[in-house]
Amino acid sequence: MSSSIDPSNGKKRIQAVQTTLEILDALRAHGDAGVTEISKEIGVTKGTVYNHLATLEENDYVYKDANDRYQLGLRFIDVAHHAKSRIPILELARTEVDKLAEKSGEMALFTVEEHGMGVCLYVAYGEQAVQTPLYVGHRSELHHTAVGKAILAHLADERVAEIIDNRGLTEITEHTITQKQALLEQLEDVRKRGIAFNNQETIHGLVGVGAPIKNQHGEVLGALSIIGPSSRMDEDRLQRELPDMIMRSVNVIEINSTSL
Amino acid sequence: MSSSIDPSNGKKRIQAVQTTLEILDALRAHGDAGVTEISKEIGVTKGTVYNHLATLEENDYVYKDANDRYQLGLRFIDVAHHAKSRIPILELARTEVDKLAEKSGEMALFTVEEHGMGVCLYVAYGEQAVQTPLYVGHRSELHHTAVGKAILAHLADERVAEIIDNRGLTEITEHTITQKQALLEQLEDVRKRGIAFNNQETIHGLVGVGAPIKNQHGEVLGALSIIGPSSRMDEDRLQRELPDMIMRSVNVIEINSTSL
DNA sequence: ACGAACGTTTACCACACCTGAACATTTAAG
DNA sequence: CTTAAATGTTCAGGTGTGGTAAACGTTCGT
Repeated sequence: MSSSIDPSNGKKRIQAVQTTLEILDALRAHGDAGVTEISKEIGVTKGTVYNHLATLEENDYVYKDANDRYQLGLRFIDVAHHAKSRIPILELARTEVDKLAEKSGEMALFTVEEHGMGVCLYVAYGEQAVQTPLYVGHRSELHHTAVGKAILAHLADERVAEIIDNRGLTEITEHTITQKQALLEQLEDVRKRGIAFNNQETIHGLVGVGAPIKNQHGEVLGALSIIGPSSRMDEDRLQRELPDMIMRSVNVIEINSTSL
Repeated sequence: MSSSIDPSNGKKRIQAVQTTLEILDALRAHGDAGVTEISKEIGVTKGTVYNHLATLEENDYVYKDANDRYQLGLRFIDVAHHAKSRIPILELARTEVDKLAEKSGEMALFTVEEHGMGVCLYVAYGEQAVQTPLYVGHRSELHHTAVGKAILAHLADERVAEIIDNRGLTEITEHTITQKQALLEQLEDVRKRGIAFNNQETIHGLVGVGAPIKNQHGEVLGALSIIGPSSRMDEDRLQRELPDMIMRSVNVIEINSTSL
């Protein structure tokens, strides 16, 4: 049974590492967990899980608390910082997102793409911003967000096709676009207008406006977006006011980033 | 040679995981790196490094950029967020650190201990704050910082001994305390005063004032600190004004955290 | 156009990792 | 307090697997 049909469509990789990553994922999902718990969840023996956790703990990637429960180690915060520092426009984006949040009173954010997912790298809350499950580091599929569509619209066609094929078009709410053709048509609109919308496709009652940030070669570096409740978003605000604000911020970032 | 004398003083753990973690560490240190580069650095063959990186990349923990250079993946930011969310007093500490930075005009920070290291979880910059190599996620030994000594002073004696033995007392500047006895005496002072100082022990010309945050059982949850150039720190400010400010913030956090 | 460097792939074998089971230690119940 | 059930931890052993070494392909710089 070893090689008959490889279940994962990718190549076979190092199993021990795969297991460790699954354990970390289980810790992330549960907050904290015990050996037996994880062992059952990912289908390996207790002994194996124990050895992995011991290895990870010795390297400060997991932490065993007072109740002998395992948790993610704070070393991840260090690693995350170094991962973040690869994004040169992040500093610029921060100040602009702050401005957007303040001016609009809503929630504003900066997102980049990696491996076909959107990764939120900064969030700012305006005076009347709604609470969402968003956080710095949050990863989401691209097809159901404003930032996501802003990014997708400016990737190469084959990249877009590849991403859709790999990640699928999961239905999040009843408004989520789940048909490839419909999505591609929307992306065409986004290209024409330079602005992408999210009409309750992620969370019921929440709408978003987003625009891509590009470098001098036209490649997307990320996207900015403002998110708020549909009740506060009349036609003029959604179609003119907020897009204008975002486009101005995008311009600032694009101009200042040419020197980087 | 398998079992004669175990070179690492710990137990032998899963090698593949160890290798992967070393690769990640190399990526962290270099920002980006190639297969051959890493292979030389950690002393394994190119093929091995390649397989590890491929496994990590498939799981979004590393990212291969346009120039075929490997970098840390943004997924670490997601994991880091979940690791952070285990610290219940973080939110409270944030608002207090912000206040401290604003009032003092200097740099203020919140740090917790894990595995005998101090992990900086929040930094705020006052009007005239100096630039330091500190960042959220930064890990440092405890013996040469104000927060570190504040924490050490309120850990069990055997924990302190264990930490000193494991991590040593590395000399960072000429003012760093490198003698166990001298450190223990200082910790005694810290316990008496409730305040810890850093007199250019980390960076030449930089001093710090810190105090521990404890829960109702007297266990340390973390520490607050203000850091600034010694030129701006006269005797009164260092011994009275800043300690008072910090103690007030500590009180606020301790009181509000009893309900958690 | 050439060579040197790189990333990638392959084949093979020792041995490290998983499994299964026993042990130790804690928690819960009666 | 006794017992039982659950947990974390340790151990021995065989087998699948990850490491090595070397060849391949491709991308650089010159």
